Formats: sequence, C-alpha cells, structure tokens
Amino acid sequence: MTRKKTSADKGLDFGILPSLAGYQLRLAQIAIFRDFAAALGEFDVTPGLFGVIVIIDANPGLKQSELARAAHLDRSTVVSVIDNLERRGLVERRPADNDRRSNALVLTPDGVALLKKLKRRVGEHEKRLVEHLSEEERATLVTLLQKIFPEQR
Amino acid sequence: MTRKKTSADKGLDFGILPSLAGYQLRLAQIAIFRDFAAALGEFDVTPGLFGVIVIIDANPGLKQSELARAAHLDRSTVVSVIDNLERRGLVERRPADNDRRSNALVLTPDGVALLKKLKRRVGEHEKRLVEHLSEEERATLVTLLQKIFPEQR
DNA sequence: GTCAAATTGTTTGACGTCTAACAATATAAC
DNA sequence: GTTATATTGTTAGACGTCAAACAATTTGAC
Repeated sequence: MTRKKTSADKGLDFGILPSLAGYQLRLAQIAIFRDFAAALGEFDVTPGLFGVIVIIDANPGLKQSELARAAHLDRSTVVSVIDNLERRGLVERRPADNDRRSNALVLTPDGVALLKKLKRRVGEHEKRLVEHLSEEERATLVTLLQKIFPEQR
Repeated sequence: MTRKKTSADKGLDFGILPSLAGYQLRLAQIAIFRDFAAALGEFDVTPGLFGVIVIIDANPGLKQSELARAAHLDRSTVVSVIDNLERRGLVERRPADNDRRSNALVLTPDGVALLKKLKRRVGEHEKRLVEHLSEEERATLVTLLQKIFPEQR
C-alpha cells in the first residue's frame, strides 16, 4: 500500500489518473501551454493562433472553411479569429476568385514580420519543451503521438 | 522540394508545424478530447471534470483550493465546477473543521455511483487511445510525456 | 495580545471555443 | 434552364476557463 486515503499530509491521491495516457498527455499539454503563453504573452498569441498564422502564410489565399478544417476549428470560430487578426492588421480578407461567398486569406506585411518574430520565440519554447529529452527520445515521442487516433487527421 | 506553396490542390501546407513536438501533442490532445466527448457525452463529463471527480473521491474532505492546485484549475473555476456538480447532486460542500473559510468536498452516493460508470467508459476510451501502440510503446509514451516540463508538477 | 500579511471562497468581466440557425451563393439533378 | 441540395461566412447563445477584486477568516511578527 502506497498511501492511505485518509492521510492528512499534503500529498494528494490522484487515483487512477496517473495511469491514464490521456491524463499524462493532458498534464504535458497544460505545462506546454503555460510556457508558450509566458514566452509569447507579449504578442498575445496562443498555440492555436500561431498555427493559424503559419497555415495562412504557407497557403496564401486559402478560404476560411479550409483554414477551419486545417486548424481543427469550427467555421464560426474562424470568423472571430480572423476578425481578431484583421483588426490587428496581420491578415486581410480578399474576395476570392470564382466564388463570391468565400474570402481569400493573406498575411499582410505586418503579419509576415510578426510571424518571423513568433517563429524565433516558438523555437526557443520548443527547445525548452524537449530539454530533458535526447534527440532520439524526441523523435520517438513524435512518432508515438502520431499513432494516437491517426484516423482522425 | 515536397510541395509548392502555390499548389492549387487540396493538400495544404502546414509549414513548420508538423516538426514541432508541441503541435503534435496538441493534435493528439484534440483527437483524444473528441473521442472522450463521444464516449462520455451522454454523461456531460469532460476530461477535466472526470479528473475533478476522481480527485474528490480519492481525497474526501479536501478543500476547494487544494482541488484547484491538484486539478490545475483557478480557484474561481473550481467554484463554478463545484456549483455544477453540487447542482447535479454529485458533490457536497461541507463546513471544514478548524477553518470557517473552507469547504470540505465529498462525493455523494450518486457521485460515487456515477464515477463507477465513468471509469468503465474511460477505460474503454483509454483502450482506443493506445490501440495502435504496443504495451511497451504505451509505457514509453508515458515516460517521455513526464519528461516535459517536469518542474511544473 | 495586536495588527499586518496570507489564504479561502466568491463575484464580475473577459476570452476562446462550440452548436444551431440563417442568408447568400454555388453545385448537382433533372 | 429550373430547382433542390450543399457550401460559405456570419450571428446569437451557451459553456469552460482565467484574472482581478473583494470580504471573511486565519496565520505570523512583534
């Protein structure tokens, strides 16, 4: 027996949680988000927002719906995300060719410039993230992560 | 060169994202959340809420602040979480001994009964989660995850 | 013992996300 | 060609989370 339920000391009992891969992943995610926010807080950019900017940069002219699918966001969420980025002058909605319903998304020069700074910060963040992993372990981690619900991507 | 930026086909370019461990972790997390929601949607329980119930069960009488720290939630978030669980008759706030500021949290019999059902569902979910991993790979994954920002836990 | 500092639970307001509904437009069936 | 169906962007409403401020209470310094 490792720990009595009724123990009065500060060490809490986490029940089955630590044995669940989903829980460990969630813990890692929370820690990552914290470090990411601390590293990029000055720019008001979350991991999700960073992903959106990278995807627009790599696919100029893509439509909001395509962005939604790529970034695992709802179409309605993309509306407010792009509202946000457009208000900040980082992204532009242009009329799309051949489809008067759609907007073609492009990064503005300011957006491109910001992305450059963000990439440097994210690089440093990523370095801290894998600080206690060897390069081989890092590669293994990525491989294993990709084996989780691969049918969903 | 693997893909032209200006390609007009559906395959989007994800830029540096796939090379980031943080991004792969985020993708896995999103997929896990989806499956969890599908598996437990009927009970209106998220991974975080499940964790809260497990922790209360394993540490009856703990205070809201202790729960907040354990579950990585803000104190103010715990208020609404417990409001929710108390409204559903799953958790009870009792006056704590020796501290008139604090509440001692305990699961009601209904809460204990629900937890039992939840655990079965979560077990099935966890099984799907590691479906494409060998037992050894699963253990490795957990070990590697624990090496990410270990100082934060 | 008194009084400053810390802790606890709470409220309020903000933010990001989702779902459901809608109008405009495009596509497919016939 | 006309008409039904699907897709796109949007709004409105809900939910979960956080941070800041607050009153009640406890703890610690002296």
